[in-house]
Amino acid sequence: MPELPEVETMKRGIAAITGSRVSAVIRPRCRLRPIEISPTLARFRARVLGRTVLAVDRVGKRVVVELERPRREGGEAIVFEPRMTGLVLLSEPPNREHLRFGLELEGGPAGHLWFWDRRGLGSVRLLSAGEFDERFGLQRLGPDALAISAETLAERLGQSRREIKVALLDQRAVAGIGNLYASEILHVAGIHPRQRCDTLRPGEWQALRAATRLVLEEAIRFEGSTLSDGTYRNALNEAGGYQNHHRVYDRADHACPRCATIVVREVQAQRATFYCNSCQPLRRRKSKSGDRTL
DNA sequence: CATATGTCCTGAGAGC
DNA sequence: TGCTCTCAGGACATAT
Repeated sequence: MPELPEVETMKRGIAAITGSRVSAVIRPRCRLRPIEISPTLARFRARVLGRTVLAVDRVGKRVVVELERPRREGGEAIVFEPRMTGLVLLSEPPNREHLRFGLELEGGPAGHLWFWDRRGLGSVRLLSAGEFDERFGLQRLGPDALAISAETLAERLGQSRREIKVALLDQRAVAGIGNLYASEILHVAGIHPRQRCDTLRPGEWQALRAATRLVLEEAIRFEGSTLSDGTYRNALNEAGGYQNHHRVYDRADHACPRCATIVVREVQAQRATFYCNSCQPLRRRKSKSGDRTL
C-alpha cells in the first residue's frame, strides 16, 4: 500500500529518466479490467509523443513526471497514482499479467517506464497545469507530511472532533500518511489513536510532527515497507526493508519494542489500527468528581 | 459545513 | 483437495 515513503522511493528510483524523450505510449493487453488512463489513449499519445521529461516529483502519494515546460509555465505532467498495489518501474515488472501502461523512452539510461498494478485501483493521468492545480491545490491536498510544521498541523486538525488516527489519513489535512504509517507515527509520538484531535495539547502536536518526520525519513532510508503479500517493490523490482523495523503495525500480540507491553490490534473506521496501551495511554475527559469515566 | 459510510478491485489465506 | 468467504486500504462519491 504505497504511502509517502514508498512513493518517494519510486520517485527517486525513476529520477534518471529526466532528459529522456517519450517515443511510444504502450497499453499492454490485459484480460483484467483496465485501469483508468485519461484522457483517452489517442489523445494521451498526441500530447506526449516526442516530448522530453523535465523532472520527476512526488505529490502526496502520487508520482509526477513533468514534461518539457514546467507546470507553472503552462506545461503538462503525467501523474501515476498507485493506490493499493500500483508500482512504477524501470525494470521488468513482477509479471506481465498486471502490466497496465508503459512509456518507451529514448536518450536516457532506461528503455521503458512501466506502471504495474495487481488490483487495478490505480490510475495514469495526463494533466495540464490548471487541472493539476485543481486536483492537488491546498484545497484538495494538504501540506506534505515531511514538511508540515507542528503549528500547521494544530491549525488544520486542532478543532476537529475526529480521532487523531482517522484525521491523519485525511489527505486534505496533511498529505502522504496512510494506514500503516499513521499507526507507526502515533506510537513514536506516544499518542493513542483514538485520542480526539481537539483534546491534544500543544506539546503533543510538536511530538506528532517530530514523530512524523522521524518515521517517514526512517522508512524512506529503508526504501519503504514490503508486507507479507510482497506486492510493494522499488523501481528496480526490489523489496523494501522497513517492514523489519515496524514498531506496532501488523504486530498484534508481539511485545512493544519500547516497553514490552503486548501490542493491540483494533478496527477503527473500518481499518486496522495497532498501538501500545502503555506507551499511548488514552486520556478520557474527567467527570465532575474527578474520576475517569469510561 | 464536518464527519461517516459505501464503492471499486484482485489474490492470499482461512475454514470447512 | 477445492470450494466459498473474508480481508487488505488507497481516493472519492454519496449519505448523514
